[in-house]
Amino acid sequence: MNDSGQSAGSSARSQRKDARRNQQTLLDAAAEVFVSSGVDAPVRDIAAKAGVGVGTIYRHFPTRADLVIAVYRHQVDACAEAGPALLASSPTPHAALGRWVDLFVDFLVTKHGLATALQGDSTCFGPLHTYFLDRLLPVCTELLEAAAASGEIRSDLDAYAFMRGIGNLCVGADSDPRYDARRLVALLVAGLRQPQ
Amino acid sequence: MNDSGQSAGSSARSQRKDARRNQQTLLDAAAEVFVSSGVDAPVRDIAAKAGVGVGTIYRHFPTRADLVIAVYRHQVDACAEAGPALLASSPTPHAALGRWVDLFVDFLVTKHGLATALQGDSTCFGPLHTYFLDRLLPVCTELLEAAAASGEIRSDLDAYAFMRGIGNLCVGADSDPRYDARRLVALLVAGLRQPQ
DNA sequence: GCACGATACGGAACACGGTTCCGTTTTACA
DNA sequence: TGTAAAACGGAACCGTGTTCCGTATCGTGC
Repeated sequence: MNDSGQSAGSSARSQRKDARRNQQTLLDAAAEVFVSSGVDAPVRDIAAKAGVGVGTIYRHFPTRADLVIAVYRHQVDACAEAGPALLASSPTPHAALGRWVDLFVDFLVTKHGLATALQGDSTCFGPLHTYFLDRLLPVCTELLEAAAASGEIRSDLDAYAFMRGIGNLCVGADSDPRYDARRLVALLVAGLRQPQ
Repeated sequence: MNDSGQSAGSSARSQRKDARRNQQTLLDAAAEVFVSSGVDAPVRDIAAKAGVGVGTIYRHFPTRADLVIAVYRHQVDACAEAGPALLASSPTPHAALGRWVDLFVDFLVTKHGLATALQGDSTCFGPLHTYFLDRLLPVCTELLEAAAASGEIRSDLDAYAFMRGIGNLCVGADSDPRYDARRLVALLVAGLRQPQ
């Protein structure tokens, strides 16, 4: 359940040694390139960095999005797992929600272009969108419902819409010093508070 | 000041008749295609619809973004002009702000893909971003300042960040029935209210 | 009415992105 | 060591925005 990050294809066993090595090389190269050039760096650049042909990338990761998912899987998982933990350790559900949102926003803002990719026209990054949703939506729902149950926030907001809103607010947060996504998300969360 | 929508190049005078005719044809075709296929429709489709070559598009509109600007210029202007009017006719500055934001959001959500284009990686749609900002930022600033002066909202939010936030929230609002941008923007504006 | 220069046109060609395909190389097993 | 399966590399393909240049059209001076 925590295999070191292949997104598709058979698990570690049943792969040739060189294939496994290349997969890891690719993940490392992709991570580096994503940091230096952003998540939307050309596939060819990643292949070059890893010293392999583009074909090799596509054999391991059927699509760009799958590569991105594989690179960030651990962090997404960490974010998902932080939800229940925060709920247990925070004074109120609303506090837990706030902290969890901070975690998520920090994650998105830190990776250049990730937020943008996350809602890119379904054509290319659809799988990415889907993965984030699968993993994080249940957690977010739980947090929202807990905060709603405790009467701290209004209960009429879809977790899906909420998450998309947060993701959207993070778009372009890097590469624009005048735009502080964290602040706007905080405002959004503030707007969620029950009138009384 | 209200010339029917050429974005660049000399004004109506000093153009050849066929050039002027083609420009109008292009604006009409683009408007149609934007409605049916979204703002990110291929340039070639627009050229085909207008019955001209792509070269003709680029002679009239140096870049895709300029064409988009030309098509929506009137509506952006209308939105800009509505600001002061609303401020004058609304019971409070905050009410005016709310109505103006509604106007802006409706505009963005209505045009498929406009919001996405608006914050697309500066490479391609930079001019579009710039035009919207030039035109609307002053208006938005005025509204925010008025509402802040009347003590209805906090005064520490940059109008630029606010506008970008709204624009971002509108990304993908079409093409996803589960995502209601208007609602999230309303939440954001609610979060702007002064604690007391 | 006609010729000719300026203006505008069309669309092939280019740059650049993701993705596919297939001949070649490497691996693993007998 | 021989061989079949697995994996590799990168040229080729498709769909974008944009540029370029030979050709057609306009409009003006005669």
